[in-house]
Amino acid sequence: MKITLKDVAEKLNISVSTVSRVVNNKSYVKPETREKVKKALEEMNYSPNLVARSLKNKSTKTIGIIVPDISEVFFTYLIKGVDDILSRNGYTIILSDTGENPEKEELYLNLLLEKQIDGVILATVNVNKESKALDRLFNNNIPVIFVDNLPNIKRNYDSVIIDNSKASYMAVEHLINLGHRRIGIITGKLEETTGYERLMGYRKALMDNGIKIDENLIRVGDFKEKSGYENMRSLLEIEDKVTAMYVASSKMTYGAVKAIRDAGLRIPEDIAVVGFDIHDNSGLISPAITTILQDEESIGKVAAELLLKRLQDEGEKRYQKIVLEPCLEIRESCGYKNIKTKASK
Amino acid sequence: MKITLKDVAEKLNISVSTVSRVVNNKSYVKPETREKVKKALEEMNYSPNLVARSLKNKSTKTIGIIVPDISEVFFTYLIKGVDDILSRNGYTIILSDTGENPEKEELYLNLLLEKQIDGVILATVNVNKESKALDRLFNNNIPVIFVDNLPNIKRNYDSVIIDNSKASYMAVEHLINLGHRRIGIITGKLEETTGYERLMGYRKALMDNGIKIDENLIRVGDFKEKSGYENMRSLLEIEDKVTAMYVASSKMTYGAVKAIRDAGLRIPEDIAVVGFDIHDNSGLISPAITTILQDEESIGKVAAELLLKRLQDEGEKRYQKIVLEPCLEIRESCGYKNIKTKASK
DNA sequence: AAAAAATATCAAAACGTTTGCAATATTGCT
DNA sequence: AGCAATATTGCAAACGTTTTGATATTTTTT
Repeated sequence: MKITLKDVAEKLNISVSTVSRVVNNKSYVKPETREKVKKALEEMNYSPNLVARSLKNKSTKTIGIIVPDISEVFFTYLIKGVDDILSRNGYTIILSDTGENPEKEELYLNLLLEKQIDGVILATVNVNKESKALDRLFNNNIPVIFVDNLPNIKRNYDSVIIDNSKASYMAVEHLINLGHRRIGIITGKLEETTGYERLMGYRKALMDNGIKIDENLIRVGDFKEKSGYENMRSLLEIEDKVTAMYVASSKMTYGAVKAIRDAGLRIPEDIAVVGFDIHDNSGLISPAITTILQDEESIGKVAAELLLKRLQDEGEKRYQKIVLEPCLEIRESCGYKNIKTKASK
Repeated sequence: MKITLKDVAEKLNISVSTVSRVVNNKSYVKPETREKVKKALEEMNYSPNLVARSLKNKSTKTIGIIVPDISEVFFTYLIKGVDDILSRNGYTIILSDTGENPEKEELYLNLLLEKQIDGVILATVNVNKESKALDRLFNNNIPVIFVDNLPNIKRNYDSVIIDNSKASYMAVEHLINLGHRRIGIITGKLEETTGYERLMGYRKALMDNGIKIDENLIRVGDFKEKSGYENMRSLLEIEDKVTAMYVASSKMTYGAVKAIRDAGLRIPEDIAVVGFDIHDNSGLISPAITTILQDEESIGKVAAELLLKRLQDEGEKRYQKIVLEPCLEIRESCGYKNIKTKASK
């Protein structure tokens, strides 16, 4: 059976509070009793009941992390970063996978609240709808850190993202520098900040370089591979063909590359490609795809650190939006090789 | 502030227990009071404190899952499967990443115990050392389900794995059927069942087919890419070279493929390759690597279901070892194309 | 109309901690 | 020795639930 403070207290014929105090290294307790108790604790194999402690302390030392799909590399690295920081600070993480379902997200937020988590890191899929669950969290003063995607809500909030506009800017500028003028883009849903901002960066890069924007070269996908394939295929039907593509998500990039190949065109000779979030852990994709990278693990770490800060000084009410730098990793799909540039601050 | 049962009880001038009963739909309560209470609950925005409930009920409806590295595809899919089953059964999962560190694993097991989790799904890295933490879990009757890797301990336990020996057998037999006789293997650490069993299957396949085993063609790596590369390179130095390779982990496969390419050899023309766990979500690796696949998500689901079963009838003391079938997916790296076979029961 | 049975409610204990306050023990000082 | 200061311990309340046993109310049966 499970040993409790009471058990060891009785065994030693002392009070529970004293035992508790040695467990927590708190307050005064005579050195010899402390030793005696420690020994008994050890012998009886005492292990504290953290749920009881949580009830008393009103802190579970647990945070919730909600992601749309844990099997996406982006989120696994993100979680890795979060876990790294939080676990070393004595926190435990509860993981929830919403399967990109806003109702599930709502459900889990409520569940986490009921579980009395101390905070939440949230990669939301619920960008527009106002969320009752979210309101509840805010009302209960549970810090929430948004990552990846920003919701469209009235109140202020903390968030950690990358500069999506700049990411696109870097990608497109790279293509321009290589001499391309007809550059197409496949971005993601415009309701999501990621999709929208990435398109904005594309526009800006072209404008800044005096290239007229051809709306016909702009396609909006849904981040999935299929939409990458199909949008690319339709782009290839334009007579005045693109010479370069910027595709704003990994899966869409895979789709686009396949469409290009299926059309019998070569990369980079016929069309140069810059992708997004292409982590090729096999290192076997050829040509290696030049890509915008975000340091997902850092995003996770920074989010975790921000959360920790919020947990420390509850008073702080100024919300932060932390924007990390993306990075353009030049690989082979634009005709260059082995040059790696990184955005500077 | 947080609303408690007491708050709504006082508001309605009734007892806490009645309110509790309507919250839990338990026992008798007069229809009209029930309605009255429900309304108040709703209005006051009551949300139960699950930690208090857990303390009373001695069940947290939470399970822990411990993996060596959450950023490995294998584990992300595994977790996905576990999460799917458990979340739909009202359980919440606490995720811990040990970073392949046995001490951390020990630490987390203890932490989970203290957090009063109801059960654990464990992909251990601690195959040999006897674990005090593990003993504690067993002593406290917390069900533990092992996945992927089996520990070398005295007591019986539940586990869900694939038939690693059969996996190798299928891989090697495939190569033999294609006419290969000099087939090399790079397996993983032999202390781990995965490494050991996979080697055994290789041996058996050769023996069953009357091919003499050349110990010189057997290499033992550590599952990492580098060991794949180096072992492959050393294999290529043998004068009577292999015509086919079987590499028993994804990363080692990537390494081996690179070594083969770096040596100026072609796949599959010069050397055929069967890999392991090669999930190419880009679909862009060429030639696509023929591979043994395990259905990680199913492993997760089956493990979760087994755990649920254990949680239901605590009495059950017969431990189970559930062995799932691997599958050989024939892609391009052995010279065949688009033929897919699946192991039958 | 009284007794028995069923229904509805409540008070209090319990889950395993932590902690403020009070009580007691020890020490140092004069 | 006497007192104040300090160190050590214990008691009891609290955290928010669930649940048992008791009591109160209503309904049914005779």
